[in-house]
Order: sequence, then structure tokens, then C-alpha cells
Amino acid sequence: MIEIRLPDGKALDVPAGSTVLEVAERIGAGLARAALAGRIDGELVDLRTTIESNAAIEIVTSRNPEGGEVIRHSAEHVMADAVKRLHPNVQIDVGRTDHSEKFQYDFLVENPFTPADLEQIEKEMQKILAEKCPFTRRVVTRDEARALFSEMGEELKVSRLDDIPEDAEISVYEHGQFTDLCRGPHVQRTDQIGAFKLTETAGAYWRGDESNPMLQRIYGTAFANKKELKAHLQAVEEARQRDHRRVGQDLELFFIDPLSPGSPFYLPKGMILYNGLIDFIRSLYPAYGYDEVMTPQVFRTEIYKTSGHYQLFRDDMFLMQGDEDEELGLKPMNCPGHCVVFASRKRSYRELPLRLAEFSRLHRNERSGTLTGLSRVRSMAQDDAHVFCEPEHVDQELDRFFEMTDEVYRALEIEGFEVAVSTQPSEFVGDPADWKLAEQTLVGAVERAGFQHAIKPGDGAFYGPKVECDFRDVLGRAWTLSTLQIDVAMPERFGLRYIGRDGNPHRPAMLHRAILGSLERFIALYTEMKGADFPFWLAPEQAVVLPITEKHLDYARGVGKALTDAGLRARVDDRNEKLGFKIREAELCKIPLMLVVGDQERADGTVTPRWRHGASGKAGATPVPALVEALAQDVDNRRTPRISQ
RNA sequence: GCCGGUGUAGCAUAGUGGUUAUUGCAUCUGCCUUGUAAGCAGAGGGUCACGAGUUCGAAUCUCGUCACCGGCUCCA
Repeated sequence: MIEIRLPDGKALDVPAGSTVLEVAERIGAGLARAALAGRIDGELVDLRTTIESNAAIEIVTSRNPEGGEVIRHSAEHVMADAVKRLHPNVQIDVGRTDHSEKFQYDFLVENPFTPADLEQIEKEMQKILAEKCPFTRRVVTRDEARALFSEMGEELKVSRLDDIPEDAEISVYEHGQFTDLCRGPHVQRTDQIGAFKLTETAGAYWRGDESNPMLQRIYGTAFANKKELKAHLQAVEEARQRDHRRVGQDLELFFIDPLSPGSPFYLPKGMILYNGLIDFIRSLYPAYGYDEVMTPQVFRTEIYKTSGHYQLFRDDMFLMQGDEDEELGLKPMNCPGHCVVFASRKRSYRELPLRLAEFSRLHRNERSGTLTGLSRVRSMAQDDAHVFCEPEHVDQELDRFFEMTDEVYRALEIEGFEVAVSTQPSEFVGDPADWKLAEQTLVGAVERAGFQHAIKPGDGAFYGPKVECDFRDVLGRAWTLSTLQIDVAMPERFGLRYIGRDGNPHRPAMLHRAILGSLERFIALYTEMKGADFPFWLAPEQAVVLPITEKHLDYARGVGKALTDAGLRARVDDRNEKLGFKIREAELCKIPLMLVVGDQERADGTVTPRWRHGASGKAGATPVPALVEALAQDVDNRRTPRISQ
């Protein structure tokens, strides 16, 4: 007998070798019916897993978040089963369920799936659910597995066997006639997948390699019941309303015209955001020791041959012909130019660290299929800077980067990001030993800053490893905003030297870094994070004056002028409409402050403030000069106004 | 770049081979004189993305091009 500890603190004695499901049955028949998976000492396991020694056991049902994952993982198998039933010649590759609400499965198929195919597959899946097929788990040897899948004609599956480590247990799961190589866990019966929906199809290269054939992927989502599915679909729909592409158009921030795919046209209101963010970052530079420079937009390609861009980044560059044999390139990054600035005269250790900042526009000829609103563009500006320092000062510069990032995130009130360190890619410049060292240096800095982080193998820039802060958009896609890279190549390629204390020339260390990332991507993500409720100091339109009737127009215009004279972005809604109508419009336009003026206000020289989302001022009517002064001061301090909000 | 989907007025949409292309919001005009999220009425606005083809007839079917959307690859 072994002792089982349950989450409520109770203990249970069961025979060694009991399954998790048997433990659930001991606790109660209802729990056993609802069980989807279990946990042994915290590790998610299948219900059929046997328990060999004393352990803490937890039964996972649809009430646990992991329950959903198990359901989706099982739905994956059911989908593959349905596809095989309808299209026996299709080969299955692998499925995947990440921590989102999605599941997917890849198929090698002659003709890509159509939306009509999806409907059919859904119907077939419904049948499989109705059949209430039990899932069974079987451990097999590598040879057995190979023979099994070869016999079924699943060649892709056979090749996937090689991905499984030598010492790992190989298990297959079966339900009905369908067998798949799988670690599990899975639900007990197909009907425990209460509700699902196939959402989309997509092409996906086999093993994620562009040189491999393209498989067809189907995405879906599944839940314990219809209610949860409906709630999820509704949440997705609501998130779409915050999509920066929609908001950017509705609020007239920017647009992108087919005449220049991937290159935004910023409208006046979008420019307020763009310039406001740059001004904010620029305001921090004196304290953090940055010097702003501006370097050319177009260079002779020699510079890119020196930097390595010409060899490794060429497909992403806009190249053009100059005079005769001269080839020119629009700059995709500021780093080569900053190396030229560094090298423009002799440098002493006394002027290091030299931190060169630049907000120039950059152009990258991104492949057409990758463009996405402002998140991925061909024309952008970064809040870019390159730090040249003595090698022994790198750690301290990295710490300073995290401090500045923290200050910016706090001021903009953003959070919820994931940190990752990306390592040496297959195509790179520099010495692999330097890469190793740089990677360790980055990891050390991330740990000092107190961040949990993932490693992204091979995802570094061609000139060095990077640390990145990724934020998710409304569709759950991760995008890098802040990033820092240690450059292991350019200082040497450009022959950069400074004179040290010892009077000898030394090679400086070089860091690339951006806090907002690119202004474009930042505006995209920030708009979605905030639902376009920008802080008062950044809001494209800060205040609107709402006269009750046309009688109050003159007074309203006076209030509006007092605001604009103080540098605030305000206007008067002089349309002949009811107050409720004007308030609704102002809310939809995301204007933070509405100032209502009628007979009473005009008589007293006041306004009645109403903050967005209906937060009316407790103070009621406020004298105009006091309000204007307080607002202007808060804008100067980039603070959210405290007056009556 | 690759796979799939979509493209109708400023925006959101109806219209799957047959009069003059639908509706809502927005715009303009008039009425109403308005107190915290949509007053009323009328008018204007369309190369149905672009190009070719099929057909007596194409927004609708076919092919090509472009752009966008979701993925893949790549990336701030």
C-alpha cells in the first residue's frame, strides 16, 4: 500500500500501481466521471498513469485551467481521426495545443482544405463525440511504433519518431479506429470534449522549414461545454474591436494605402502619439546620458558590406542605383551609421560610454506576406540607440537599460510582457566564442533585473544575441517591443578603437537597444493594450467643450481658447445637437475630458468636467483658470490629472 | 515569398446570372433649442478592387493582377 495525499489535506491508502483514475473513483463516482487528467506531485499526467509510491495526487476536471488543455489536446486527435475517416489518403503529421485556447493539426494532403471541408470535418467530429469512444493508452517500443505507423502508411509519423529522445517512453493513444503517437494526457472518452469549433486553415511548412513541402494545418478550439465555447468566441470578437487597425481607422490615427504597402500615413491625431512618444523618450535622455544624432537615410553599399548587412540582410533592403557603378541602399538600421560616427575621430576612454540615439526612419523590404497593420511595416522609426563602452562596463549598461525600460513602462502604465534571450542564429558574423560570452552576459543581466525568461535558440540578430520584451496583441500574437543586443561583430568590422588609460588602442563593446522598439509597433500594441484610452498627456484630443445650446457657444469658445492657449489639445463641439449626443461622440472618440457649459457655468465662469467612461467630477463646477493651470501642469509632468477624476 | 480566405459609398453591410445595387452610421440642408452615451425630416454620395474571358445579359461564373485578413517562414 502507498499513501496518497489529496489537495484538501486528507490522506488515502491505495495499492501500489493504482491508476490516477482509480484514486478518483475512491474519492467519489462523480469525480471519477468528471475526471479529465491528474497531477502526480504537481506534474500533469494521464488518468491511466499508475502511481508507484507515496505522492500528492490531484484530479483535474474541466474546472481546472489545465482541464481545457486536456480537452483541446484530445479534440486534436478527434479532428485528425475525422480527417482520416473522410480522406483516407491524407497523411497526418503532428498536432499541438499551446497554453492558448487553440489546437492545431498538420496534414499532408493533395488539395488544401476548403471551408466546406472544415464543415464536413466538424460534422464527422460530432459523430465521433457522440460515439463516446474511450481513449486508451499503450506504451510501445521504438521498433513497435515504427512498424505500427509504417503499416498505416504514416511516413511523416515514422520520421517524427526520431525526434523522441533515446531514453523517453513512447506511448500511443487510441480511440475508435484512430491511433496516434502521443505523450498525452487525454480525456477518458470523446464526449468529454463538450464543444468545439474549427476556426481556420493555414499552410505550414513541414518541420517549420521553408525549403520543405507545405502541409495544411487546421486550427480549432474546444471546451468542456457550449457555454464556455460561446463565451470564448464572444471574448475573441470583443478583442477584435480593440484591434489597432480598426481603431486607427475609426479614430483617424493612420492609414495604409496600397500605393505603399507596409508604410503608414500618419494623420494629425496619429502624429500626436508619434511625436508625444518621441518627446517623452527624448526627455529621459539627459538623465540616462544619451546624445541624439542624425545619420543619412541612404548609404553607399560599402557600409553594408562592412557591417555584414549586405551579406546577411540584403533581401530585406531597398537597394538602388546611383551614378555609374555606385550602388546605394536605404538604411534598414542605424547601427552602421553610428559606427561611422564613432569612428569619425579619435575616441578616448574618457568619453565612454558614448550613447548615440537616433529616431530616423528606417526602411526594410519585408516580404509581402509578413506585413500587418502597424505591427510589421516596411517603414518605421525606432527609439534607437547604440552604446559604445569599455568591455568591463557592459554589465552596468545592461542594468541601466532595464532601469530605463522600467521607468518608461511605469510612466506609460504598461505591463504583462514576457522576456526572452535569443541566441546565435545559423547565419551570423563574429566569433562563436564571443557569442557564447555575450549570451551569458545577457542572461546574467536578465536575472539581475529579476525576470523569468525563456531562451529562443537561434533567434538572435546576425550580429549578436538579444534580450527582448514581448507583448501580446488582441489576437494573442507575441511581438517584440523593447530589445537589447550585444554586438559581437561590428566594432571589429568597422575597426573601432578608443585610447585607454594605458595609452593603447582598444576595441569598444557595442550594444544596440530600443525601449519602445519601433514607434509603429509600439503604437499598435499600446493602442490595443489601452483600448485607445491614452493617458491625458498623450491623448490626441485631450478635452472637448460641450455647450448645452447655441446660446452658450460664445462662452464655450472662450473656454476652448483658454485651453488651447495653455497648450492643451481642445476643441468646442459647436454642432447643433443635444448634450447626450455630444457626450456619446466624445466617448467614442476616446476624449478623456468633457467640459459641459450652460447657463450656470457661464454665469459663474466655470465648467462642469466629465471624465471619459462617465466618471463625473465630484467637485462639480470648476473655475476655468484653475482647471487650465492644473491640467497644463499635469501634462508637463506627463501625469494623469488628479482633478476631480 | 508560400497556403487559404476576402475585396460593394468615408465606415459597417444586403445582394450567388435578369428593371434604376440594399440598409445603417457618417456627410449636407431644414426643423427642433437641447443638462451627462444616439431628437425629427429630406437630399447628395457607387468605375460593385483592377484587367481579361464565358454569356443575349456578370457585383454574382472562370482566369490573371493588386491589396488586405488568418497562418507558415522571417522580424522592431
